[in-house]
Amino acid sequence: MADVEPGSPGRAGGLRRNGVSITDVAKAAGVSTQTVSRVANGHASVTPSTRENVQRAMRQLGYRPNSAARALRNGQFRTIGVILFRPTATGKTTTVEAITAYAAKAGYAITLIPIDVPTQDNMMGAFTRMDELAVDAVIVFIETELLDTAIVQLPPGVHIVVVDSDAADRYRVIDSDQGGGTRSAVEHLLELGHETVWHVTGLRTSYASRRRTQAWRDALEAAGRPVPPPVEGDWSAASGYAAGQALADRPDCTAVFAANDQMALGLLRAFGERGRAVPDEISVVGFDDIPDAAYFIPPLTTVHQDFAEVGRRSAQEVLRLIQDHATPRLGTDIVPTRLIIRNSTAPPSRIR
Amino acid sequence: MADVEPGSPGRAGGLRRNGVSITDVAKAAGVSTQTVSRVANGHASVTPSTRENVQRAMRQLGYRPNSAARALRNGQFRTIGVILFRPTATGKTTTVEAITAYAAKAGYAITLIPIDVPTQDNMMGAFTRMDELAVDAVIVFIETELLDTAIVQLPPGVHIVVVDSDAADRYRVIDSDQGGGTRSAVEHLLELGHETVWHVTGLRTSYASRRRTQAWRDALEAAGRPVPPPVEGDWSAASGYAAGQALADRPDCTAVFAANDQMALGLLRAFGERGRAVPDEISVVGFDDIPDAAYFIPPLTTVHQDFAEVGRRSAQEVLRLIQDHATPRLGTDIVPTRLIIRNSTAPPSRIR
DNA sequence: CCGCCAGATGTTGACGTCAACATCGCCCCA
DNA sequence: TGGGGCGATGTTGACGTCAACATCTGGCGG
Repeated sequence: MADVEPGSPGRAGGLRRNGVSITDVAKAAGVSTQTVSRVANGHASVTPSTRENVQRAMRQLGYRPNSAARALRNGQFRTIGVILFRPTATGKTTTVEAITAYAAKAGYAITLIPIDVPTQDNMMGAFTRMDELAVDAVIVFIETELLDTAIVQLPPGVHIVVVDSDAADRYRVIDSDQGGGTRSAVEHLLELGHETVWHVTGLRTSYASRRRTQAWRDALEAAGRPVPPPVEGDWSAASGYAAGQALADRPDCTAVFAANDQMALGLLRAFGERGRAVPDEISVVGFDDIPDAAYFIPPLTTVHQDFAEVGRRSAQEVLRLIQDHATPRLGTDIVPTRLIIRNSTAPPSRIR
Repeated sequence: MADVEPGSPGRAGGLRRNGVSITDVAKAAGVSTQTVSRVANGHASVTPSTRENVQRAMRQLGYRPNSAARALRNGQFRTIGVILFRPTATGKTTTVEAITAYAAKAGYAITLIPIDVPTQDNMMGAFTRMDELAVDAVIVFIETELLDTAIVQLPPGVHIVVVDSDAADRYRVIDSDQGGGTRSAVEHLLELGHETVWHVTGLRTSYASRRRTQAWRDALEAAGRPVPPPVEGDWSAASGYAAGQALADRPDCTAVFAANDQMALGLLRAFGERGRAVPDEISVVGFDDIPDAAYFIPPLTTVHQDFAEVGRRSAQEVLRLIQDHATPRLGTDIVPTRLIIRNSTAPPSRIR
């Protein structure tokens, strides 16, 4: 059998990605490898003619620095790991994109580690893999309880920033203003004249969900209003639809705050089917402000989150940690949210 | 200031990610590095007691293999690069997640390279970075025209698989069955009794969009129906809404095929506002079958795409190329689509 | 004209891992 | 009881890069 393909130079098995190493360039240019290295890294003290010479050789041979060797030499990988759950909720994608874009500008790459089910085992696995992987820092989208035990797995040198969590006492956390956003939604409905506001929660295991539910309750209590039992959802439009079917039968329910826009969509359809007109008979507010929300029927009043800004700040923080070799500062960096008022909210009808 | 933290061993500057190397473990266990390597890699011919011994040392010291060194040694990075545009369209996220999950199972990581604007310059930049990065293969979500000139930048050893493109003559392409899906949508509407089907296109620069428009035209012509002028959209609900406002005024328009679900959402709202009842007066079909589509008002008839399957197959193909050291096979691997009939389509009303 | 200095270039070794080869010790059989 | 053989373990070197140090060259001042 043909052990060595003709024309495939280098080792058998074609292991080498690119046969051209610094040594080859050095040979071709008639200089030492060190000089080539200096040219490649833009160091001073190389004669223009030599530089020219080396660069020509590089171009001719198609030289690319080998990043593995570099990483080995420098102890840095110029890579940031991102751990997140699947299926990825609406905005996270945007956040991840922003992280990627920001990191790319600084010459860092992003490595994705998805976790299917947020069990501790899987978490540990993810961190272990992250660690085996070449990563200088990690950005985690994760639930706190799981974080705690898993985190010990991470080697000391790796920096961590957490998104969407309440682990601010131990890590640097970046998050949208869940509390403020929720409060503005509830207060908006109260100001319209609604007696109280019902609530469809997100997935119980989600921090963001719990945070929103908590803030909803707080806002109601602060206004001295009764707190109706929250209806449990799971972020999906289907669960919002189910919640809507339950809520539609209650004449005392005139305003609903859904923990995200998809569930609000489900509510809209359920109320529509039951003949409860939105917003005339019943008001609905969502959370997230997904692009489609403006085209729901009716256009959805919702809390806008700046997902991209969350990503940008996470990347920025992580880069700061890596580059300044800084100590992590704890606490939460809160990205503002704002209420976008569209047509799904109105004063309660007097008819009742 | 504290230049060196007490208790932070190793080099100044904290370069080492993790002070523990194979050598340290070897020393601690009183064996050679090679034995440690053998244990780490699960090789046979290590006495159980020795293995136990080494494993204990590993655990105690918190040893993690250094992937840079491994990559250098093996000439493989166990990483797959994914190049894609921002902002990411609906399903791509799902596809990328599937790729990541599949690759993870094989012990491969995913590195993301986003491109903001699909210019040739940016493309070249992405490939160059991809190349400097440690990547064994690349999966590209990209427009063909741009691909051609940029591709030369890639070093010979790196494998490529293309998603969502028509470059099947030069690369391995994985794609949803755009043509079949579109045809089934158009035929469904025709069978319901509509004279013809109008069309709202996606972004003109998108291959998927062009492919769908083409298939729509073909299906109409094959049935001997008149081909109305396509209305140009840009994938967004806003553009669908605008298109809907234009179409609502035409009494001869009784059926519309939108190139994606968001635009269909926009159509639904526009028609609703103009008092053109869907589906009684006018039928709407989308493409993608996003999770929300079932909760639109009315629930949307649409073409289901299996985004995850596309991802899985891409990853599978790329892994095959890497591991079997195989030659790329050209041609397109088509993932089936299927029409999901909900309530946004009905026979044309006789009233007219 | 000699020697010193500075700038350009070369040499060496180390980063961590692992394949290939070398060696060591023990068991088993003649 | 001695030798062959095999399994367990050790030693060496190389992957590509680059910092640190070594060396070499030429110019310039004394």
